[in-house]
Amino acid sequence: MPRVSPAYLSRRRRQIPHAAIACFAREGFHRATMQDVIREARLSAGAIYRYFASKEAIIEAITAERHERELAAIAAARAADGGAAALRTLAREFFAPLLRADERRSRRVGVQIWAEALRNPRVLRIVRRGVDGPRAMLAALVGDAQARHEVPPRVDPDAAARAMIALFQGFVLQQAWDPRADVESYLAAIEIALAAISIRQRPPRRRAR
Amino acid sequence: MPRVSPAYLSRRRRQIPHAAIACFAREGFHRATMQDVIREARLSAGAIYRYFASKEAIIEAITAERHERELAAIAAARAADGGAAALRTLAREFFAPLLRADERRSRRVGVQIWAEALRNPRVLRIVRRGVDGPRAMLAALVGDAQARHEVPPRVDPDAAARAMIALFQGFVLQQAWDPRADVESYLAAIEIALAAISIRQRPPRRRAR
Amino acid sequence: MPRVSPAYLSRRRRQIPHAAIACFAREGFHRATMQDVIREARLSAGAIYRYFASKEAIIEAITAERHERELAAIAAARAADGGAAALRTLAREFFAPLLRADERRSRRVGVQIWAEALRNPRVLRIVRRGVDGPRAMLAALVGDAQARHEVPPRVDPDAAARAMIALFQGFVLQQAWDPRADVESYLAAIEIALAAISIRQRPPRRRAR
Amino acid sequence: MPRVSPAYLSRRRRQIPHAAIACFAREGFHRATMQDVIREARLSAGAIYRYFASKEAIIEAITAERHERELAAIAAARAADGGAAALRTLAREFFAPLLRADERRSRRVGVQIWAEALRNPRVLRIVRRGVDGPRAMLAALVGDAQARHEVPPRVDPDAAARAMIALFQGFVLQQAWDPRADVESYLAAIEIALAAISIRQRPPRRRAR
DNA sequence: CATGAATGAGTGTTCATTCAT
DNA sequence: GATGAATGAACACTCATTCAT
Repeated sequence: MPRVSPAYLSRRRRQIPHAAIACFAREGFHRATMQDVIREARLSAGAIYRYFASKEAIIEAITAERHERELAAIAAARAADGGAAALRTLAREFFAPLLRADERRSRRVGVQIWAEALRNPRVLRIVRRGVDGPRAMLAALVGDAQARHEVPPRVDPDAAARAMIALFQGFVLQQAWDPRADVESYLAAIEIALAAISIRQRPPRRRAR
Repeated sequence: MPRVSPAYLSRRRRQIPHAAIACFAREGFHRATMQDVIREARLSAGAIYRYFASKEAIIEAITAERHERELAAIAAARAADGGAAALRTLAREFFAPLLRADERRSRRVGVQIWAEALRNPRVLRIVRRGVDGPRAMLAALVGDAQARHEVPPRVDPDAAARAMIALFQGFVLQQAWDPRADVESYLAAIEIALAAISIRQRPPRRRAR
Repeated sequence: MPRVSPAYLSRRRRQIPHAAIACFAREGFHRATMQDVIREARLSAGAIYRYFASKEAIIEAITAERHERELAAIAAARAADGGAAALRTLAREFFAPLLRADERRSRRVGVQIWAEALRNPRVLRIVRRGVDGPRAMLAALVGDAQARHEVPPRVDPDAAARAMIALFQGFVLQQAWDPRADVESYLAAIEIALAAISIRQRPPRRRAR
Repeated sequence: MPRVSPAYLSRRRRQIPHAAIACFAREGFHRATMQDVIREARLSAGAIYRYFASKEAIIEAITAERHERELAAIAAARAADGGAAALRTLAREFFAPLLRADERRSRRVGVQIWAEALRNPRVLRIVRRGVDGPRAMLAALVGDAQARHEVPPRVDPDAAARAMIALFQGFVLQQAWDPRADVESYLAAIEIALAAISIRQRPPRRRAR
């Protein structure tokens, strides 16, 4: 079956992480066997190793792919809106997909990757790259917002960026444990808080007093 | 007619999770073997099974113990302060220990337990109990704070409680990946945000005068 | 089944190489599976790994043990006889066991180890130690024999030692391929050659008379 | 109507053992994969199987080719010189190439084939043919030499032939393990021994006394 | 009671060979 | 004819747990 098109190969390659996510979400990364993934991907044992060198390499690919998409989303939001508006856009962009079952499934795997990063230096590097980049961008956005008096000036932008990421990570975690965790009200609370903080920042009014 | 005193037994029983935390933090829950734990606890293979029925049972004990302490801390804070003051107290009580290496090590195991909960129903139950109780208490505190106009009234108390927990969980995660994550500035940012929100809530009171 | 006697353990440990030799002689080192060895040793998969860390470790143990015995035999012969007499003794001591089937079986494994040494640095080191020591001793014996005019003086003792070892190794090889290779006539030929060389060295003494 | 010339095909066919020798010398017969050989020969997986039915078939071809050349060399020496002179010629013809790196590499593969013969009946047959033919010829040469009183009459010619082959095989082995094994001094020692044996054989003169 | 040797099912991965394209 | 993707049986080794001593 050689001489296949590059398109065929790349489709094949992409279907493996997809199948793996299904297995890992269902069984957990350590409990899921390569046989499970192989079966799910409708491949043979040998075939899967043409595309990924190891079970870990599949995890790494899943991780890297997710982080790339996230970074792109943040960069786009910064380019489009900037400041607190971009933060609101991003909040919606990150939380809205959690309403979909497939995204929740994928995030369940993400939680396992978070733990895996603690023991696997390669995964750790990917996870850190995937968090450090967005954090720097968010910090820059917070800086912008501070310049516009949308965020209290004394807040450390990096700490604020960490907090925003934490608000997302923590919710992902809680939703993974309990699907009833409500995205809407959580997002609403965050937006109210953001608004409260932003409104508070009206130096013109203060100066006007 | 026990050959050993019950006190000896219960000390022994407590030592095991302690040794296990060291191993799990170092190697990861799945990579660490029972042999590692047995060696760390200076026990024999047979002996450890007198205290815990399985590797999972040790994880469950570690999880349960942690959650008991957390719940107690929250209950105490509520009883002592109440309202936004209690929230500030709790923030400090939860974050301050992260300055200690042993707490960070213990939290690394916690991260793994979060992932483990996704696959292990018994662990899930413990983790959920450990999160649901505190969340309800925090929600009650938020309710109190709203009554005192310390928190915007439109915020869903439960969502706010989730957000507070998320702020902690997310930081634990980020610190586990990168020990340089700074507790002080993170806590400061949260406090500034809390203050900003609270201050914002004064106008009604003023108008009420 | 713990708390067993050290004697029991060392018996256990010795029976594994013994079983492995049977398997490796029958199937070849690479074809024989650990399951074969395990079955032959009447052990379980796990048990064998308590005694040897890997399949290679078993090979290494077999190799080392053989070389120890050989070195001891050469040292003993040198101490007892010295000179050409020791060489004759050693020839008989090394060739005579080849009349026994179990020794031939063991030597078949030896041939495989010779090849294995080419790819496995650990085995190479053991094989070289096992050849270099004896070679040095044989060279010393040849030097003694030259001092006694039993061997032509111009011969390089080290080369002569290599030749003696080669005469043995080559025969082992040929007998492994063809069990009809006759030990007696081969040994007789070597002894005639040794005698011819030794007698040739007498003329000086005769002339001295 | 072949698309490619037979000459092209036979060149191709000869290239494969050449590439295989490089791989087997480097990695060992069992460690080297067909992929390695395929890459070294700059062929495709499918193509190589047009020339050789299996990995073993390549080994067999390598073995057979080597033995043909050896047999031809011995036959030529017998025709040219005969007696002890032919033995000396052959010694030089077999040992001299060992000064070249490529020959040593090829002999490393030879050592592995010796081991492989113990488990692979087809390889065994080739190896035995490759040793039995030369041995018979060498035995004949020894017989000639005995007739000329160049070798002690009581020596079994077949055993002497085995010994000569052993002297070569053993050296190949020792040089494979330790490239510092010196060809010159080894060959010199053999020649001194041969000379000592030959000179000793002057019964006519003794009888003349 | 404590010990630790033993168990054995189960794991990720390899690789000679085939055959659809 | 040539290609190289696919196959899948086979492998060495691990480790939570047990239970004879």
